Amino acid sequence: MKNELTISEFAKLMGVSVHQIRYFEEKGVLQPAYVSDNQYRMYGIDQIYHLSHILLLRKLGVSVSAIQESMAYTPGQYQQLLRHSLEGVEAEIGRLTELQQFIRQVLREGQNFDPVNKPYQIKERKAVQLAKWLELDWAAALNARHLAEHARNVPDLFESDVYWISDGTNSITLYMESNKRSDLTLPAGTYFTKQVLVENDENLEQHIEPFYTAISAHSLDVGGPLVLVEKSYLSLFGNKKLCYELQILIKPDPPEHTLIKSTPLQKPQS
DNA sequence: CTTCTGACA
DNA sequence: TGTCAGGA
Repeated sequence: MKNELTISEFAKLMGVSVHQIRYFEEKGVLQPAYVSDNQYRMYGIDQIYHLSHILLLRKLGVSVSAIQESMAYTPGQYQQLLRHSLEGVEAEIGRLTELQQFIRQVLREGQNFDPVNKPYQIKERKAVQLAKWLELDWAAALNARHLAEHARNVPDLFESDVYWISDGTNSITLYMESNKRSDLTLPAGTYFTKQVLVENDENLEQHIEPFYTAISAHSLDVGGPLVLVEKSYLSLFGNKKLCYELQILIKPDPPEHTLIKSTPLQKPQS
């Protein structure tokens, strides 16, 4: 029995696939100790150390081609290599942290979103800065063409709230939250809100009348524009419908504020 | 039965 | 990166 291993023995020992070992060879980072007369690659102790080295660098996020070049590196260049890999790891952590926050937000809002049992809620909201996104005719639904013409990145777009605000005319403007540009600021304050699920944009209008009916039923003194917030990411919670929140500012010091909070609010018609 | 090369998704 | 063919 030889002191060298066949490729499958070597792969099993090192915990990698046979394919990967051949791949490293093709990329010029790992040669077999020798090739036997039946064309089998054979691997010895040197290769074990060497592959460990390669695998370590891969863990640090160093690409195979960079490993190839690193074979001739000075200690200083290795430091540079590690600094670069550190940057990559930190960027990855940042990306994952954002993802974590997004998931938490969806979970939080998803638990709060219950249009069947508690469609109407009174919420304290902070001021929010909105950047104008596009303008639509009230009659025209949002279609793929609009998105193609105005969206830089649609997937990102629907991971955040989209604000539909009518300026009183027959057009409606879509805004996104922004900390850079501010075309419109929704003031902080107490908002009367209604959560709805709709099949499409057209069905949204059906919910607007009942919303105002509820407002007058509770003698709320509201002001400012009606704001429709589209939370398409909440569709993650099973339904194929669109999630919207209608909201309108309640003017400061509303009459019987406490009474409203403790009174069961109107259910939506089914 | 194992491996090799090459190709492909 | 896994998988498959076809040959040794």
